[in-house]
Amino acid sequence: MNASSKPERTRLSAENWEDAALDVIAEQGVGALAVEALARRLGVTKGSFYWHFRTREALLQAALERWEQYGEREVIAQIEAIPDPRERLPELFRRVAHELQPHRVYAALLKALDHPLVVPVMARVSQRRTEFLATAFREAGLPPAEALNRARLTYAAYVGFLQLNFTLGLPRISHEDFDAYVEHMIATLIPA
Amino acid sequence: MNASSKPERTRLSAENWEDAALDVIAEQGVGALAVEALARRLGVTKGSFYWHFRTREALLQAALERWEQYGEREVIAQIEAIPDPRERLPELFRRVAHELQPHRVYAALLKALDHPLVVPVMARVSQRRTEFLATAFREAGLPPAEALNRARLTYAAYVGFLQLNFTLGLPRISHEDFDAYVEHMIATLIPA
DNA sequence: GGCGATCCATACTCAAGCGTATGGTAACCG
DNA sequence: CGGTTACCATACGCTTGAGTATGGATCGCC
Repeated sequence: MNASSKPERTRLSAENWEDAALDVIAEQGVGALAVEALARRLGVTKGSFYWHFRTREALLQAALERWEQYGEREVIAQIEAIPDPRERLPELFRRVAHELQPHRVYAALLKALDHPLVVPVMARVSQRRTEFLATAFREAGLPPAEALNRARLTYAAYVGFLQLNFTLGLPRISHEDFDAYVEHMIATLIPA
Repeated sequence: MNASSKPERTRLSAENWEDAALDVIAEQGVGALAVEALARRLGVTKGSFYWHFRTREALLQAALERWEQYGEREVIAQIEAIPDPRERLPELFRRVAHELQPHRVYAALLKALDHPLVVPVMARVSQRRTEFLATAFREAGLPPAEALNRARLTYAAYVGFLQLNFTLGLPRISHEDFDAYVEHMIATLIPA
């Protein structure tokens, strides 16, 4: 079950390439996904790559599919496990706010929305998450139409925050200020 | 005062190139900004370009500066002209929501945050707009700390909305649904 | 109306990055 | 333990797009 770290002298599989691709995407964006650079990163050459994948696009496609599948599983499951529906949203907000790592790929993909391959993936993921939020808002007491709009608003705020404070390094908000911001979000977006 | 249309047989200036660059950015993104393509679009060749600009990056830089300067002027002025402070924010929301054109460059630049040149520009612009929002929220009656957080939240929602519904073409929300969404935003984000 | 400055065309060079061809080595299997 | 299969190295071709060199056309101005 370990084959995704750095310098393992073993031979590579397609999944290794996909994981490495996602790492590069998270660190330097989709544009920096080049096969020769990736090969160097993995300690091999292009010859290896073109055995596993027919083209560069094929790798990107596979990596995106991989990310889409193994992406949100945990968070959604954890939140749905919370018994009181009215506690789910605040908990979701706080949890998401303090896990930076999983958002890096998402943020990187937001900056790559010109690429035709990432658009449908992001569309599906965002759609699912928004719907998840909508049901959560309904369970929290909002009428359906309002719940959907609130979900859109909330998810847009999440996406925008990623762009402004994550990739763009806006005035590097302090830790306690950030916590205050999260609580402010909870107070304004979640019905009492 | 007219020199930015398509097929004017006159000779070109640096400003013409910058405007054309912004058009391309708005339509196809920063990545599609290539000098030979731009030259074709303007009916000339690279020879012309490299007389006006030292490099491709120089053009991008100049175009971004141009956009940053002549960008928001009008909106802010118009809003500040509204006498009743409590009417400014709803009016701002509705106005911004129905002017799609000016947001195209901004949306395109959001997708180009990997490029080192656009980051500082976007940082400055977003910073200024957020501060503008913050004072508006203060004038609307929110205490300073809360006003700042509400401004952050609001602007993040704006940015996220651009990404999700503009560049990404999410479930193509209908016109009346969109209006309902805007009103929901107003009701949720603006203090009564 | 000629002359320097401005603007543009043509024809190159050069580097990056994808993809291909082909031969080599290590694993696995009978 | 020989041979097939899976994986990788090396060396090449090809395209795209940036940047350069240089000469031609056109404008402004005296």
